[in-house]
Amino acid sequence: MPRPKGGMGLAPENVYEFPADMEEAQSLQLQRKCIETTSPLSKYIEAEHQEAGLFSLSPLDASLEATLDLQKKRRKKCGACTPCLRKENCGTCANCLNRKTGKQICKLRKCEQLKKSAFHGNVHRTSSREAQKQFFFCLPESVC
DNA sequence: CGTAACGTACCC
DNA sequence: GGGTACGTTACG
Ligand SMILES: [Zn+2]
Ligand SMILES: [Zn+2]
Repeated sequence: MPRPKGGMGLAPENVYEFPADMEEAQSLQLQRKCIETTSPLSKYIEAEHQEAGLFSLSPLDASLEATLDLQKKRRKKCGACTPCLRKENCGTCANCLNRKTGKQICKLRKCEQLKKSAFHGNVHRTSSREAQKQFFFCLPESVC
């Protein structure tokens, strides 16, 4: 079993022992150096979001904090999955056709790790926008 | 500086 | 929920 990590029902694709392309290897070794990169804009936006009314309010914030910590940094392609090993774009998928506006990698090249999620299933951050809306609309009950 | 791509918001 | 658009980030 060349695959220590595995998986909850992962696609049994033809994942042979990849000799780790030089590009991938070098990229991995290089990225090892840089760790915490300064994010001026990120910091600014973070403050804005907090001002919007996203302060700690419940024990849920604990998990949320952890999620945010990892979700903050932009992840990179693992470079080991089949899509990552793809060399050229298909040129026929929606992402390829809308790359001008969509700015997304070819669907056939999208890394499996990035496809899934930042983590193994955390709080539904999908309602981040709705949560804020509800937060403001659900206040009167307690205040008034 | 230019490009590729990730993350998220927005549309249905 | 899925697809698309945009802003932003990472790298050559
Ligand atoms: Zn494609
Ligand atoms: Zn990958």
